[in-house]
Amino acid sequence: MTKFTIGQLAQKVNVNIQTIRYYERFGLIEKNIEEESGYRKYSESDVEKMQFIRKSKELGFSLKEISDLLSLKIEPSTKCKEIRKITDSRIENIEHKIVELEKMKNALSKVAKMCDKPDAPICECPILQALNSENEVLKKCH
Amino acid sequence: MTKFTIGQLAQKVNVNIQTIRYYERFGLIEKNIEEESGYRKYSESDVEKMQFIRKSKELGFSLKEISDLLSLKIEPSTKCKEIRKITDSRIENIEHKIVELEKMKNALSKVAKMCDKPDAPICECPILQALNSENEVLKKCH
DNA sequence: TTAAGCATTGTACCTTAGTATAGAGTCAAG
DNA sequence: CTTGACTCTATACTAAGGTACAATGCTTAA
Repeated sequence: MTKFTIGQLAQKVNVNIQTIRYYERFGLIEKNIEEESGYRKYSESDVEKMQFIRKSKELGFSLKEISDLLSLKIEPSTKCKEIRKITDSRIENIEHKIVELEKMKNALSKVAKMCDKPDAPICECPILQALNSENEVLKKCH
Repeated sequence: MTKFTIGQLAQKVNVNIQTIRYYERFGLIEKNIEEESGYRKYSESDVEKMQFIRKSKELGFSLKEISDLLSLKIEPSTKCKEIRKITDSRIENIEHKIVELEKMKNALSKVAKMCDKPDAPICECPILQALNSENEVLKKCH
C-alpha cells in the first residue's frame, strides 16, 4: 500500500493541508504517524475517504452527518437494527433531496426555454414562478 | 393580497425572525415597511421565496448562489444569452448532484442489505466499500 | 389605560468549517 | 553540509450563516 505525506494527499484531493488536519481533529480521518519522521502518512483509502467527505459536503451534508455515515460499522448481528434505521432514514432523506433537485432542474429548464422565445414576457422572478406553476405556462408574467 | 408581520412569516416558514432580517440584509428578501406602524409587511410571495431559500440551503446551495437564481430576470432579449448560460450551468450542476446522490443512495441500500444477512461480514467502513465496489459484492470485508 | 406581546434598530455573540501564521524540526538535492 | 521545500504543533484568525440581547416603541384585549 502506497503511503503519502499530508501534502501529497492534499494535492490529490485538492484541499488545503489545514483542512485535512481539521478533519483529523473532527474525527473523520485517522492520525497515523511514521515513527522516525513524526510525519503523518496516508494511503489510498484515505484518498477515498477524503473524496467522499468533499462530495458529501457539496451535497449539503454536515461534517457530523458525514461522520455518522463513515462510522457505521457492520459487526455480527449486534447493532444491525440500528444500522437499518440509520441507513433507511438517510435513504429517505436523499430521496427527498433528489426530488427537490429534480423540481429545481425542471424549473430552470422552463426558465431557459421561456427565455429563448423572441416574445418572452417580462418576468420578475422566473424561478419561483416556474417552480410554482407545475406544468402550466407561466402566466403571472406581464 | 394578505399581508403578514415578520413574526407571522417566521412562523409560517419555520425560521427565526432574525434569520429573515439577515436575509434582508443579504439582499434576498425585500424590505417593505408599513407607513404608520413602521413594521415590515410580507405577502404570500415572500413565503414562497423563503421556502425556496430554505429548500435550496438544504440542497447545499449558498446564499450567494440562491441570490443569483432569485435575481434572474427575464426582459426582452437584452440578456437572454446570459440567462441561458446561468441556467444551463446550474442545470449541469444539479444533474451532477443528483448523480452523486443516487450513488450514495445505492451504497446505503447495499449496506442495509448486507446488514440483513445473518452471516454478514465484519466491515470497517461499509459505505466507502459499497461506493467503491460498483456492482460487485463487498469482498474487502473480512 | 395599562400590561402583555408583538415590533423596531443596533450590536454582540455563536457555530461550522475552514485558513493562516509562527517557531521549530525533517528531508533530499546540489 | 547547507539550502529550500516540506512537515510538525499550537494558536489565532476568517467567513458564512445565523442567534441573542438590550433599549425602545406600537397594538390590542382586559
